[in-house]
Formats: sequence, C-alpha cells, structure tokens
Amino acid sequence: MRLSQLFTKTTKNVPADETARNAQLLIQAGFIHKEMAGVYAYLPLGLRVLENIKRVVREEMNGLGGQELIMSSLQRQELWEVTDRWSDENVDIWFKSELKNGTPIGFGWSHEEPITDMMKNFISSYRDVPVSVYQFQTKLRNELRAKSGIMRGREFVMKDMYSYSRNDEEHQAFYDAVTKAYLRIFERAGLGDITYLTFASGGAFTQFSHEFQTILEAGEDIIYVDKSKKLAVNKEVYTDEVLKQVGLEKSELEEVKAAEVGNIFSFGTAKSEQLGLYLTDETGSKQAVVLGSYGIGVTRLMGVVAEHFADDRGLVWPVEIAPAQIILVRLGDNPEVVKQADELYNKLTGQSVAVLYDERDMRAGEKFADADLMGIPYRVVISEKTQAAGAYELKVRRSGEVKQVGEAELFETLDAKP
RNA sequence: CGGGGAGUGGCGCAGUCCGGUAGCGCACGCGGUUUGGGACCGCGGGGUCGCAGGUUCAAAUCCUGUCUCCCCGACCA
Repeated sequence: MRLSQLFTKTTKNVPADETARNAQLLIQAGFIHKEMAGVYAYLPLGLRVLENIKRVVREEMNGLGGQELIMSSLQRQELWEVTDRWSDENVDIWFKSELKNGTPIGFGWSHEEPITDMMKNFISSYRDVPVSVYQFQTKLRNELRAKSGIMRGREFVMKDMYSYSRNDEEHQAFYDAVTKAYLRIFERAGLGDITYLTFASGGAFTQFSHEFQTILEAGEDIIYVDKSKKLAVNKEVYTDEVLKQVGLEKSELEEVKAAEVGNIFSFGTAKSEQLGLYLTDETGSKQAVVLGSYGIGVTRLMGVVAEHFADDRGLVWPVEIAPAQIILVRLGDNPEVVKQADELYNKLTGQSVAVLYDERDMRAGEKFADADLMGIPYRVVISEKTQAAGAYELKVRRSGEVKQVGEAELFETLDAKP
C-alpha cells in the first residue's frame, strides 16, 4: 500500500478523551476511530491487524477441526427465557429492542443459547459428534462503564467456539487440545512469555473455568502467577483450598495485574438439557450432549498487544500480526532513488510481502516518526545516501537496531526471495 | 449506579471567576526558503462556544434543565 493513497493520517496531538495507552496510540496512528464511549471503528491499518489476528486464530481453530460460521446479532427472547438469561435482573448487559409488531428481540452479547439451539437441527446421533463450530462475531454489551480503550468496549469482536461431545472423556480431550491451541495463538501474537493459563471461577456448571491472562499493568484482573509452572490463579478463586486442589504453593505465587485475553468453559450437560440437545447412543438410549465454550477477545487481544509492546515512540507490532511487515521509506524524488524504491516495492508485493510504501513528499523526520508510531516491524530507507553507500538501511522497530544490508540479507529478513 | 472532572474550527488548548465584535498551537490552502528524526518565514480559509430555555441593551462567560465524554469506585461467563 502506498502511503500517499492512504486516507488516514497520523497526529501529534494525543486525544483528550482517552487515557488508555492503547487507544491513544491507535487513534494517533490512524488505526481506529472512536465513535462513542466503548465503540470504535477499525480503519485500514487497524483492520489489517484485526484480520491478521483472525487469520492466526482461524488457522488454529481449523486445526482443531472447528468449522466456521456466523450466527446472527438479533436474538429471540423466548430462547433466552428457556435458560433464564433474558431478564435484566439476571443479565444486566442486554441491549434490547423490538420488532415493528412489538416482538421483543435482543442484541447478541453471547451466542451460547442460539448456537446450541441451532445445533439441535444437526446433532441427533453419537455419529454426529464430536463437532465444534466457531465464529468471529461482534458482541454487543451494554456495559455500565466503558474503559481501557479497545480492551473493554460495548461493541467488540470475539471469537467464540462451541464443542459438542458425547461424554466427559471426549469433551476433555477436546478441551485440552483447545488449551494448547490457545497457548499457540498467544505465542504467535507475541504474548507467549507473559500469558498464563489461569484457574478461574467455573460458574454454575463446573468448579473451574480456565482463563488466559496476560500480565499487563493496564489489565483489570488480579491474578497470582507461578512463573516456573506457568500457571496462575485468579483472585476471585484464590483460597488455600483451591491452591491445594490445583497444586500450587502460596510461597511460589506472585500477585500481578493481568488482562483476560481468553476464557474456556466446560458446561457439562446442564445447558444441553435446558435447551433440549440430546443424542442417541449405540444402545438407542438418549443422552444429553456435553458442551464446551471457548472465547478469545479478538479486539481486546489487539489492544493488549498494542499496550504491551508500545514504547515512547509509539506502537510496536509483532511480525505475525503487524499491518505490514515492512515500511519502505523513500527519501527525495531523485529518479534513480524512485526507480530503486519502486522496484523493491514491486518485488516484495509480488511475493505477498505486506509493504507500506512511504513515497509521500514529506521530510525525513516526519516519515521516520510515522514509521515508528505505526509500529511496522522493519523499516527500509532508500535515498541518495543509501545509493551512494550501495546498501539498504534496515531498522528493526522493536530493538531500534539500524544496519546496512544487501539485498540478500534484506530478503532473508523478510522471508522472501530476491 | 455513587463520587469527581470536562464539553470552545478536524485535533490539542486559552478565554468563563469579573458579561462588551472568539484567540493560540497542530492540521489544511497559496508563495518562498529548506530537505536524514515531526523545519522556517509570509499570506489565507475554517468555529450558531454540546443542546434547550431564562436573565440582560448585550451571554462562550450569569441562572435552570438536559445530553455527552473522561477518571475513581461498584459491576463484569
């Protein structure tokens, strides 16, 4: 993408109505636009990050055998009344409206009920399971107070997966596989070192659920981490009894603030029984289906990554989810410089390397500041100076390291062929 | 939902106490000088001061109501 064609602009002014670092930087860099409190639009660069995160998540979900679909945002009152989660007393984050004829409808804050109800059409035999389905869905939640930028909004994108199994053993095998896949996702998003599998409240159905908590000062949760065992316990279930159960020693635990980037649940058969999802086994007897639910806050994850890696110059994206792998900065309009820069741009984009080509008629300082603010992992400069030196100037955003490289090394860095 | 703070060109702010023709920086347009870390000079365009009432000869400024935004807390499968 040529930056002269990009409609968004960076700004030096920090937005006054944001204190969350992630939102400040994402707005300054032109990645997102704030529509109202807790509601953000994703502009071209931000959308690229979002799509990259989705790509990673999708690959891992498909690897588990998950089948992608998209449920609806408008939901039926009667369905949620079956599980007693329609009333505002029980669920206080509903957005509700009604059809022209007066029929109440809700805007989806979760999809457990609709998706499980829908699966009744397709699961009737033990031969139909195990099966898992997932979606990337915009969730709407009428939070009393929005905060933390895109880490907690009223409208956000979540990947939610649901698994249907015939018994606890089958369910547990899948649950464990999801756990591993989740850890790989956070690893690929660059947060592997600081993301912990965390024991958390299991709600009404099981004793524990598992959260994936990323250590972050701006996080909203308190957890106790055992860094050597790579496990943690959420403060909400932090008792001697629980520690004993999960095999953690109080003396090994450290209290930290963290952001919940994922959460997985076992529902057992309770919800299936409520909604009437049964299968027939080999003996012809009817059994309730074992349900699991697995969420990742996609937009929150983007916010956490932004927040965690940012430095005093701006955003810093890990290569796998960056809006571009490289930003090609062309200085001046000397015909030879233009020629070399155009050629490099064409060669890289021809190999599907995502390149931001800064061919704007601007001063070097502004271009460098923009490249830093946008957080593109690699920056290559082509100018009269680099031509005289006979090498490309390559800067690594994260470390700040600058070096002269030849074509071979440049392409190797970008995992491309010269 | 309780407490606190704030709404003034696209963005960031001053002006409000003490009423008298709305200003600065960034961004934008034109001209010029610059040109490897957010340059400089000159000229220029752009704002019913959140909204609705009220007081007054006169309201960004005073009064009443209302909406929105931010922070702390509470809440949070």
